[in-house]
Formats: sequence, structure tokens, C-alpha cells
Amino acid sequence: MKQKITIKTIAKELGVSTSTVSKALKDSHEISEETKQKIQAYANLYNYKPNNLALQLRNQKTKLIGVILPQIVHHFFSTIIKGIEEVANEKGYHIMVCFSKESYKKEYENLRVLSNGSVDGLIVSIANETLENKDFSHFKDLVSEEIPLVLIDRVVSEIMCDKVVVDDVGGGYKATDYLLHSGCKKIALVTTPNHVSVSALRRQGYEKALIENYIKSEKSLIIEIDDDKDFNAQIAHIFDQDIDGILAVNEIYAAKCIRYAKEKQFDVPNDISVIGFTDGLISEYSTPSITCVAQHGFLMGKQAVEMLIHHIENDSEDYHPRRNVISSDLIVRESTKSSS
Amino acid sequence: MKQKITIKTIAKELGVSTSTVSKALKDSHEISEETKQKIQAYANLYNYKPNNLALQLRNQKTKLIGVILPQIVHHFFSTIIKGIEEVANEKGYHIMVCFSKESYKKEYENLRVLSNGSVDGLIVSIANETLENKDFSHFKDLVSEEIPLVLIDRVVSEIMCDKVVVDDVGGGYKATDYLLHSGCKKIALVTTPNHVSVSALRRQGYEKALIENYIKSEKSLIIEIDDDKDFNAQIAHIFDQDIDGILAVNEIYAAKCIRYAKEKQFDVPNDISVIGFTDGLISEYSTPSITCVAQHGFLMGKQAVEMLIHHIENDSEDYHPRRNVISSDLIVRESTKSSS
DNA sequence: CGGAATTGCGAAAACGGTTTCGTGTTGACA
DNA sequence: TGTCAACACGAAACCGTTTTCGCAATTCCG
Repeated sequence: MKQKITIKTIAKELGVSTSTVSKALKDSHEISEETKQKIQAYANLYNYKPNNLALQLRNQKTKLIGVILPQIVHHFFSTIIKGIEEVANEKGYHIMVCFSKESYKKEYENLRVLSNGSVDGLIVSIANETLENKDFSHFKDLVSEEIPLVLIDRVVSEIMCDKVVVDDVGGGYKATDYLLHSGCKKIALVTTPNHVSVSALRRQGYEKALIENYIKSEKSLIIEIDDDKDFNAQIAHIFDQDIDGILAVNEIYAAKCIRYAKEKQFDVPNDISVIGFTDGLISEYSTPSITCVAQHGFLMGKQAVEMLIHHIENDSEDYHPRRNVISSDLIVRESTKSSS
Repeated sequence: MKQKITIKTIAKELGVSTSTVSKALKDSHEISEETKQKIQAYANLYNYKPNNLALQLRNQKTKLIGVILPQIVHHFFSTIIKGIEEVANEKGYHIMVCFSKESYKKEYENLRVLSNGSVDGLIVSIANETLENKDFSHFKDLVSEEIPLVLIDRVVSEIMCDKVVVDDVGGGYKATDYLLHSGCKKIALVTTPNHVSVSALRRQGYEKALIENYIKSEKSLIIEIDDDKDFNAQIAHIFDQDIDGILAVNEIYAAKCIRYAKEKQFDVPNDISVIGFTDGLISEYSTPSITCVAQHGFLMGKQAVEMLIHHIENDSEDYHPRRNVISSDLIVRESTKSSS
């Protein structure tokens, strides 16, 4: 890279001190009009830009927010990023984005390098592997160093920090309740292994809705998908049980269920209704389009970064962790019968 | 944030100089074993981490790569980010991600703040508005400041820098050729206005394939979609012209065309075959799944960051802009008849 | 035993800014 | 003419780290 022009260069060239240059560039009243003109003209001519690193070091703030997410090629997470970036930008911040790829090690590593003063605060959604291991010491270290931290979507209660979560129980409840009211009698749940906290919560909502409607939840109707195995083979047996509704914990599972149902000559929604989570492109564009629980990632990102920046900029006031819950809505489309 | 422990703190506390501490922490031979032990133990105890900002200022490098993309909630772009992040991480870099939202002003602004020494180099895909305006001075400034820059996907020739592009002409050609060989006689093109460079290239490929097969390209079969208007209204008239094939420049247009075709009682692929661009989730999960031209965003991101880091780390050698072309492949699925 | 080599450490400059606190030169006023 | 304020600017500290160089004290060698 070309040698950048600095305040020193200008000072030397114009025969003044660096302090004069600095003040002149900020239009300080301490400097005579004449000198200011000269310095500003020179700075403009050579396209002087103050070095950000120097400013950051001096001000002890980077105006940077670290974001660590488990994945990127994922509608929900990319929507979150969009929300974060938008509000951050409005408030003069930029974001550094890293991905843990659901791995504890990568998450740990990312946390380590970002907490070296590179960022003013962090927004994190915890990796699945970490949730399984239940080892959160790297987060607790962060908290004890008093680095502002906001946890989103996948959170754990033992980390004392601000949090923004989706009302997953409510989402599972609403979806199941809607299926029941549209006439479904026997609803299967297609989910992930239970250590994924959001899935567990959605399942709670599912079970709650069943109970409230005096239906016994049956183990045989709940499938915990192992992504390493063949999907169809895993769901096949629920189709032998006269089901008329499926709740899937994400839109991919929903889409795959619909596809399988069609193959087996079931009509969606008339024979079987399907609801998914994540209001992404798949739900919108597949045929039939999929009724689903929208999680409002955009809003989540916005709220998270607002909490974070508040924390960063009001360092002095005594701090009490807050917890925002974003309610999830049902977007009704074609994969369900209309609720009577 | 809590007062961080610095080298100075350690030095004062242990009654040595900062240089000694610095060297001890790097296990320098200049320092006696005894002193090293003492200092390292202390540093460990208080969880000392060197301040990144100070290091960056001293080393005049940030190990940070700026990424400016037009959008984020978009399969192709998020895949690019994934590719960039993966390789960057391997090589010890992190990424700062910004979005221009297709706006010239945001792009300009992002470029300005990132070129203040915050990053070692930039990877950019140009905003649509900028492509329309044809004002690239902000990029040229960057180049004249010799800030390493790699342009991806949406590029313009007048900016002298490294580039990675998809073989869009080839993609359009392959897709059209495939349709022709599968028996289609009359193929419509559903595209965007022509200033979007990638669409223009795909159109070239489409026209080239037609010409080579002695078919005259007809204006009435080419629709430039205005996203502000109703989609179906815009494509309706091509369905009155006995078409048996559609090439759409992205997967959303493809999905919408298929949906419309179904509504109008056309069978896809038997009455009308459809091919889209972008191998995203929509193509994969809609029914019928959509044959499409994969653009390999992951590969593009990887190559871009490799070029960039090469440029950053081999500053001395004389620099000749390079241009990588990533060939696009046809992923055959259910929305087309098999090629005979 | 005297000079040289080695060892162990510290002072200071450097990275590029900002900011506080002088300080010398004016000019006005008594 | 002496005093004082205002003006215009500079010196220096500071942010946290690395690194070069210098300097004592010790050890080594002849």
C-alpha cells in the first residue's frame, strides 16, 4: 500500500506543529483563519484521512460490534445480520462478522480474538456443539471482563447478560393450536435432537397445545431428525399412523415432509396440513406455499444491537441484564386448511 | 468496560520495565528464566491479553478484510460471505461486512470509512445504483491510494483491480442450449433491466445459443421485470405465445414463473420447461425442483479472498490486475425434460 | 588480573492521532 | 511605559505495544 499522508507529513511540509494541524482540521478557534485555510487546503489536496487505528487507540473505542453466528447461509441468521447492521450503521458503528459453524472450538477462538479490544461489544448466538457440551466458561470470562455482550436466539440462563429471544414456546403453541382448530386430530412433530434449545422450546409449545386440547402427546409421533441420515427413512413411519398434521421445527423439514407426502399420494393440506418455522424463501415460493411461524430475525437483530449500544455507551450506570422476548407470528399460507 | 490489564500494569506491579515484560511474554532469550517465569505467571493469573489496537497501529496492519455487498438476505451473497470468511480465517484474517443495499450513497460511505486504515484490503460487489450511474470515482480513488481491492460478480472494466466473475454468458448459453436440446422450440427470457451487468451477460449467452441453433431471438419473448410492479401481469403475455421454455435470470423469477404456469394449467416440465439462475434453497426445495445454473458463490468468495491476501502480503512485487472466471454449471432437476 | 564477551535489563523511539497546558507576541488601556 | 488579556501556536503527554540500542554487571579467557 502507498505511504499514507499523516498529520506529521502535513506539519513538516507546512512548517507547523502537529497540534496545529490537528486543531486546524477540526476548525478550532485557537488557530488563525489564514493558517486553517492553508492546512485544510493542503489536507484536501492530498486527500488526507485520519488514521482510524490511531483514533481508536486514543479513544479506547473502536465503534465496532462483533457478531458471532453459527451459520450464514441461512435465512433467519442472515436476516438477523441485516437488522444488526442497519441499526449499527445508524448509530455510527460497524460490524465484524464471524461464524462458529456450530463448533465450540471456532466459537471459543472467535470470542478470544474479538475480546482483545478489537470490538466494543459482542452479539452472539451460541453454537450447537457448545449447547451440547454445556461449557460456557468462555462466555463467563467475557462477562467478568465486563465486555458488553448480548446473546440472541440460542441463549442459556447461566450467562448473565442481555438477551433477545424468540417466543419459541408460544410459536410452537400457536402453530399446534392452529392445526387443531383447522380440524387436525393427530399431529406429528418433526424436530431436532433436544439439546437444541429452540427446538426443545417449540416442542414444549406443541405439547402444551395438545394438553390444553385434551390430546395425549405420543412419543411415536415425535421424530428427532439426525441430519446425517436419510430424511425420508426417518419420517416414513409417522405416515403410517394416520396423521393429518405435521409441525416441523424449520422450513427445510417442512418442505421435505411436503415432498414426501406428495410422493406418497397425500394431498397437502387436505389430507395432511404442514406448518414450519422460519419464514424464509422456501416457505414463500414452494408449492403449496408453507404456513409457518415467523421469527422476525430482523427485529431481533435490531433489538439486540440497540441493547448492546445502550450498554456500551452507558457504561457508568449500574447494569442489570435485560431479556427481550420477540413474539412469533403465524403466517398462514397454502399448506394448511383454513381455521374454522 | 473494566479497566484492562496492560503491559504497563504488569511492569509497575513487578518493578520491571515494559520492554522486559514485552520480551518475557514472547519468551525472549534476552530475559532470564526467573524473570520470565514471574512475568508469565502474573500475566496468566490476571488473564493478560495484548491490546489489538496497539498492535495494529504498530504493525500497520489490521488483519481485517472489508467486504461490501449489495445485500445479505440472498443465497448467492451469503454463500460468498461464507467462502470469504472461511479462507480469511485460515489465513489469520477477519472480515468486516457492510451492505450497500444497492445504493450508491451507502456504498460510497462504506468505502470511505473502511479505507481509513481500518482494513488491509477490500472485497466489493458493486451496487446496482452505482452501475446505473456509472460513477466509479470512489473506486478509482481507492485504486490510486493503492488499497488492495478485489471486485466480485458485478464488476466494471474501467476499475483497474483484481476481479472474480461468474461466466454468466456461458451460463446463459448452457441453460438455453440445454433447453433447446431437450426439445424446446420457443424459449422466453425473464430478466431484469439491462443495466444489471450480470443479467445483460446472461442474455448474451441466451441469444448466442439461439443464434447457433438458427433461431431468431424475439423481443416479445424477453421480459425485463420491474420489481415494483406485479410480476404475473408482466409475464402474462409470454404465455400466450406458445412458449415451451423459460430461462429466468434468478431463482425467484423461476419460481414465480412456475407458479404462474401451474395456475394456468401448464405442466412443468412437459408443457413448459424452466431454468433459473442461483442454486439456492428455492430451486432445491420447490416442487418441481428447479433446474438451474449454479454460480458457485462459495468458490467465488474463496478465490477473491485468496487474490486479495496475495496482493496484501506481496506488496512489493509489481502488480498486474488479474481476472478469474468461475465457470457456471447446470444443475439438472425436475423443471426440465431430460436432454436427448 | 585486565580486557573482552556475554547476560539481563531499561530507555527511548515509533505507530498517528488528540488534548492540556504552557508561552511568546500582539494590542489596548491606564 | 508598564500591565494584562487575547491570540496563535508549540511542547509534551497519552493510548499500548514492539524493538533497537545502550549500559551495567558478570563471566570468560589469555
